[in-house]
Amino acid sequence: MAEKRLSRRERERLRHRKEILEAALELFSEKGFHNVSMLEIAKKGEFATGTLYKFFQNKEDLYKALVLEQSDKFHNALVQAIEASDDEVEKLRNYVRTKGDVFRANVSMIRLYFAETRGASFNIMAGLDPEIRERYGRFLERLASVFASGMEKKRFQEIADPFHLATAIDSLTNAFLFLWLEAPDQHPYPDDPDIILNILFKGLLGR
Amino acid sequence: MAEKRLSRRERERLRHRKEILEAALELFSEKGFHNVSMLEIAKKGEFATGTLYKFFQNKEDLYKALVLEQSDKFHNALVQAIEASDDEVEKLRNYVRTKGDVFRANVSMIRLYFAETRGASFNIMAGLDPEIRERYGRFLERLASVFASGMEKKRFQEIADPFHLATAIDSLTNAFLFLWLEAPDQHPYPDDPDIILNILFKGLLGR
Amino acid sequence: MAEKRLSRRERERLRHRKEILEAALELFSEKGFHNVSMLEIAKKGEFATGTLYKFFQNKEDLYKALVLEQSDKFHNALVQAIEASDDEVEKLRNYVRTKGDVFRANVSMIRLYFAETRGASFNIMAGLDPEIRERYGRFLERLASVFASGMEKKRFQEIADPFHLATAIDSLTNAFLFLWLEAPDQHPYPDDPDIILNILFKGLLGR
Amino acid sequence: MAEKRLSRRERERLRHRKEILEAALELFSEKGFHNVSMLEIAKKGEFATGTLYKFFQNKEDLYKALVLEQSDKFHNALVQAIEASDDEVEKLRNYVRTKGDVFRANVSMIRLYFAETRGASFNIMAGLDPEIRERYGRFLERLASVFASGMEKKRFQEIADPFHLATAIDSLTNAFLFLWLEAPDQHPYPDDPDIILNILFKGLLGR
DNA sequence: GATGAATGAGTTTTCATTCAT
DNA sequence: GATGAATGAAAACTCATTCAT
Repeated sequence: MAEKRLSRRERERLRHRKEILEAALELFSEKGFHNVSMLEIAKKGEFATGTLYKFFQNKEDLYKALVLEQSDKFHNALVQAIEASDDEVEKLRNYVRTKGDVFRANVSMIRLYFAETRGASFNIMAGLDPEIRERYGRFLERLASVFASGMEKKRFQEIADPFHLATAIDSLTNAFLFLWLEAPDQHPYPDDPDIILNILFKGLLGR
Repeated sequence: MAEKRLSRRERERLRHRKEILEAALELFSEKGFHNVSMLEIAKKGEFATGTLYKFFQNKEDLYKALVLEQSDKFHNALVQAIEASDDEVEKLRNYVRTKGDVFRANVSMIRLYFAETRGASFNIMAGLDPEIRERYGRFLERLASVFASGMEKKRFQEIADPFHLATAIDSLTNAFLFLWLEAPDQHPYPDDPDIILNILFKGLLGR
Repeated sequence: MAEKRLSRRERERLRHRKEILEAALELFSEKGFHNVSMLEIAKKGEFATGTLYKFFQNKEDLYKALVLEQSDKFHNALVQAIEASDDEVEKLRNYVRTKGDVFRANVSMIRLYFAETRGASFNIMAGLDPEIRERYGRFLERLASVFASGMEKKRFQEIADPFHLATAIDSLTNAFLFLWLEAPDQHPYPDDPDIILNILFKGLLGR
Repeated sequence: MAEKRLSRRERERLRHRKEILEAALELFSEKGFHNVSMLEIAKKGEFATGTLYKFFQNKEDLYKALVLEQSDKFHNALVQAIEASDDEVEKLRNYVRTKGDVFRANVSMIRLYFAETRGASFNIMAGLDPEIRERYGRFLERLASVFASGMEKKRFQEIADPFHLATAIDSLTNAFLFLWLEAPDQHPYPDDPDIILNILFKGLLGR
């Protein structure tokens, strides 16, 4: 696109920015915000500390940029997944499969993502990322509408509030991917999305 | 029990220790490990900094002690919950209800708990708490055995691996309690455990 | 007075505060605000950097405390000087003599004082010290009233506005003391206040 | 004059140098040496940082060049003023009037000038500008000779050493112009030089 | 000659930890 | 045992200066 228009200098600048973010991603996802120093990031990216500050106003700004960019990628993939088909079951299957794929391909990114949407968010960013929270909320609504439309078409039973079901499938996929993330040997990656989906689809109590 | 045996000195010491941990709990759960200073804890507990070091080797040690004690309470309550009845459905209902009760009664403790078992655990404590992890794993096994025994008795359908179901119910309860924790107004506390349980009990796909 | 009431700890604290300010005074007056580092002050005072921050919030705060305390001393001496006698000429003579005495005894303090009420004030402190400015203004008014009362009593001719005369005597004394400060050999200290006062008292144009 | 001889290149160079100094003057006089960065000057002058270093070896060098050029202008005007007439009283009147005019026309320059000859000089430039000091001294001598010649001609009374009188008139004019500079509303610009001169001319003590 | 990205030494500031009283 | 003043290492951040393009 317009990229051709960028001067070499500008292209280099962008590349450097990207390199800094890559170094930061690896370090932050591994050790957390407070256990990574700017010097560390600089060294890993093979820059001087001062250089980081040419790209980001301060440490928090760098962190925020990173989290925003990464969660962008994640969300875009998931949104596409639930829009790829017209069939509600297929949408959910797609969602589970895509989430797993992105998960496996970007473990660092995921660590960061969870640290933000779950636990550490109280701590590190405490309200620093309302954008992300909001987008996450909007995505859940979208997921809820899949359940709602399935119910309207009588494909799904009305066993719970659609938003609750969205919350449920989200947390279930997270939990299973977590198992795999923490102990890939004991809990092999669930290739078949139905392993997860069945828990929602089939009732524990028969009939 | 043996408490009677403690001298006044020892009783005072224990009380002081408890007071420190209480101050620390509130602060850590609110602001996270790195955003709380020893001075802050000392002031909140009305001690001198030096005194904290009479009770705990260092900041991490204090934090760890706190997390261990709190997760102890939590786990004990949950273990009791699933052992209070012989009926599997009742065990699960008890589990969900108790978890919610403890949750509501100890929001600070819970914030800490999640920060540890979820997100931030990669970060802040990264492997600092294998004890907790292990106990958490053992509890999941115990929960799995509830599903397994339910299946044996043909009360439950064999829709998934029992451990997976344990993981599922754990993550579902967490997710719902999270909703409440973050926005108590929008997501009122689910008094009826069946709101959560139905998602597992009834299948989305009828029949 | 109440000093007896201070515990040894408190007395030590005050002594340390004083020592820090002394080290800072020497350095700031010699090299200026920006050319002195906190580490330098700490070393000169034989403290650790952190200690400085126990007494002062930050570098500016330390500087301001110093300037305030020093200008306090200076002003108090001058106020006393113009109140020691009832005779207007004697008041002025006292003022010039006292200013010179304080000046000679506290060269570092004076450097700081001038840096604040003159030149550098635009720069370094730009409006940081309205308190000092104001007090300086109030002192000039007081000095003006000496001229005014002298005129009323017909001791002084009405050659200029009293406030202007106050400004004049202030700037004249500064100028002469400056000469001495910069080159004590070429411009020996004016022991006789009348050398300065004559310029105001006797007219250049006779009669 | 020789300017015609300069190639276009050289003329451009000189123009650039001037533009840099203008940008620097405004910034330095407003915020002081240490609170202005080279980047700031470069941006204000619409140059790249590197370009500044083509014209000046370093920041101090740029500052010094600025101060020298500005004080040049100032001194030249004052020297002309005291040489414009043969009458001593007229010389002094001219001096006071011209100083005020230059003052009013170049407030930034004046700020810089005072910061150098007064207060901050200890600090920022500490001995960096012996040239300026010396020239200032030589000017005072010249001014002193006006008083001396006035005394010889019996126009002036011998109320003080001529050099002291030069110092006096210098400091008096500074003081009055300062009043105006700091609060132009309260202390309107002294259009009539005699307001200042009267203080020297007429004695406070009559007769 | 001009540019401006990169550098890294230097500064301010924080805070876990120690230890004399 | 308790205290809290002192410590100093470590971190964030700035900016004069250089140099490849």
